[in-house]
Amino acid sequence: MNLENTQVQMRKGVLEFCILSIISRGEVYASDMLEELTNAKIMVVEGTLYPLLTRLRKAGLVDYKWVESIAGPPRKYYTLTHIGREFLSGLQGTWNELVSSTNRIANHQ
Amino acid sequence: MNLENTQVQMRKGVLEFCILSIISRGEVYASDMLEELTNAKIMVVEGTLYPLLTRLRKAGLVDYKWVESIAGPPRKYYTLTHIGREFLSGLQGTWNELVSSTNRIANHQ
DNA sequence: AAAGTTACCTTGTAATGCAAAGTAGTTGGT
DNA sequence: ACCAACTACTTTGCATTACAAGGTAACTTT
Repeated sequence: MNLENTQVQMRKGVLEFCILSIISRGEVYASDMLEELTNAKIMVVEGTLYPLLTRLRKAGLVDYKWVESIAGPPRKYYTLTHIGREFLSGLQGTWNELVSSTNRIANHQ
Repeated sequence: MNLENTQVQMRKGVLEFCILSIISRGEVYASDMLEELTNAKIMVVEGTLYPLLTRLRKAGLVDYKWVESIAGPPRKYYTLTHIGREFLSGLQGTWNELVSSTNRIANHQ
């Protein structure tokens, strides 16, 4: 049990929230998301992201369309569905509560 | 994939941090922790807490001693070890960074 | 046409949260 | 003295899922 493993653990729970947030701002494909998450120091790898996107699609929270690229293979561009938008709104609340609860415990004297 | 499951997911990552924080404030036993976490709206059940405490002990982050109860069976009272204290301090940093990274993504316009 | 790049997908493993059932010490009513 | 209720800790089995590693395919460059 080292610090790095626990850091990974902590990030797990909010990944879904971050990805839905990114998709909510406009059409993106997987590499866009990877870049933004990496910039925000929330590490994710392909092996995590692709299965998660598949789960989100199966749950009806996101949808995608194939788009030809100017250079390279075609890309899957994702968008939020109506359900996805409602779900994200609920997650925002959950996140805010979690932060407040955790800080209450961590800073309690 | 419902909201409740995702809420559970989110909490997972910070559980270790919360539990170490609680133990850092003084000797407590499992039911004390369950009560405090429940009050803070971070739901945990026995089946999660006990194995986690065992992992923390095996990792040398916490220690415990048996204490006879005035009423009921004896209790395991936990304390942080030196290593546990250092680990908690690192986790505090990880948590702060995660909150800031996530909010940056979630509130980015 | 061969090598490189970009993009998406899959498989196998390990970790772990949780429900549910189990063990054991203590108390209180009859 | 017994037995039900309570408290506390433990264990088992299942489902989920992050990740490393390897794979497929389209397109570009040399």
